[in-house]
Amino acid sequence: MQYWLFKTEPDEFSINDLKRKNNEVWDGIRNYQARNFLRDQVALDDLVFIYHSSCKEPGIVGIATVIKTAFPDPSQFDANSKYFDTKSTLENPRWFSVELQFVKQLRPIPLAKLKNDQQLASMLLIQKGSRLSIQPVTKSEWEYILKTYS
DNA sequence: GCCAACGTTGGC
DNA sequence: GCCAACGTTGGC
Repeated sequence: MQYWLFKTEPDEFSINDLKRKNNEVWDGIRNYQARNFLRDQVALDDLVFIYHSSCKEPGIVGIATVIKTAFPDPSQFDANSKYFDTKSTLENPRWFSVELQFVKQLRPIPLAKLKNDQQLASMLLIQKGSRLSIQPVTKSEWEYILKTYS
């Protein structure tokens, strides 16, 4: 069992959208490091913190689970999508998606609280300048955050 | 809206 | 392979 944190802008797709739809193809990831995690490491039944970024109160807002592992991100082939990529081909796709299923909503855990917590000082999310939109969370970080903040 | 910290592109 | 210029992320 592995743990992850996926960022999303709530104006684009929020935890409430995931709750309402139940399942969601996580598309539009256009960063190679994040792509590599999606393609190579995210596994069935892994658990994911859903994180709201670029919003009034950034933070962890819910939990999801992986119900489908890596497949080519459909949006890269869609000329009408803002994620369309002319350099991608069906034979050699550049970008990958996984599919998530809603598990639960959390009382929002603000980034400000996580940043102030010495126990989480080494968490990737807290590292200065870490813009990674798909990032691993350690088992101890996962358990500590849930125990302490939910 | 500002801007620091990245990431990507492309000329050389 | 270097690096300047440009684009993006994301907290504040």
